[in-house]
Amino acid sequence: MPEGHTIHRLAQDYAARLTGEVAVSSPQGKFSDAAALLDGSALRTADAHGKHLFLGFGALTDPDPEPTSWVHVHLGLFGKVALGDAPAPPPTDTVRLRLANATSYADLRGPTTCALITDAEKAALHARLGPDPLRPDADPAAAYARVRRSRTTIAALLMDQKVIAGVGNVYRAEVLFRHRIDPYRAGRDVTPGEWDAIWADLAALMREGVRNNRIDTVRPEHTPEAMGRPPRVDDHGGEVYVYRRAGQACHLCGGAVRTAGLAARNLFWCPACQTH
DNA sequence: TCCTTATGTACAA
DNA sequence: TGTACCTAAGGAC
Repeated sequence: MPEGHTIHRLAQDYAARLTGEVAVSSPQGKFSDAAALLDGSALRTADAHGKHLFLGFGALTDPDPEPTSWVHVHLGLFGKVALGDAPAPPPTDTVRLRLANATSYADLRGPTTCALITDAEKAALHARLGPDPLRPDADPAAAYARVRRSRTTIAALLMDQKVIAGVGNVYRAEVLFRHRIDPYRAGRDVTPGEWDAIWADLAALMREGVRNNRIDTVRPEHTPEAMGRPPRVDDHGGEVYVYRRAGQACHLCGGAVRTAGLAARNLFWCPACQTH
């Protein structure tokens, strides 16, 4: 379930459960060489920027808490991490990376990236990414500077990790609905006020996503209970307005939610509500 | 048991 | 724009 909130939550969970000496292995074998290097060293920190996760390692005996190398993880579309209490179950042959200590384990499966990198390589990745609403150092004006001079649709810009890091297909669809914005509007036609509202909303929604480990976007006054409709759970585990609800009735106007391909992904929106 | 789909990205043409 | 990559769940048979 990888949008930015998932990755920030993982960074918190890795740090809370696995800081200090760890056993590192790659049951699947694709990360064996690096795992052997890291085995028995210390996890120092876990950092997230957008959908990228960085696990910082140092020598167990090194008094300097700064990591000397990083494992760069990107879950891609299919990647997942299973975290749990020790003892770890027998590893299956799809586990790319297992970290384990006396109390916890974390199994990484199906990532698009799992690589050992240096500080310099990590810095280059940060430089390539746009501001992340979940990071305290994020500058929304830097994102807007790109949005305002682009003829590309706002729907595509929100998915561009160079523009804003961490937003994926769910948050993109939902934030545009919440602000009644036509997804096909050009970035250059988004006003500063609209961008400020979008950014603030994303920051709040994604923070809640980190806390609950799922995406919920429906305002309290629009929940099925509040609207006098039967309760409902979306099959991705959260409560949303339009994501993956093509053909179903819009919670607000009752009209049909639409879907269309946009940059190789499925866009969802309500044409009746999203007219701005 | 097979087919489709998925909250993503990179690279080729 | 299309394709490759990685995994797992759900639905159609």
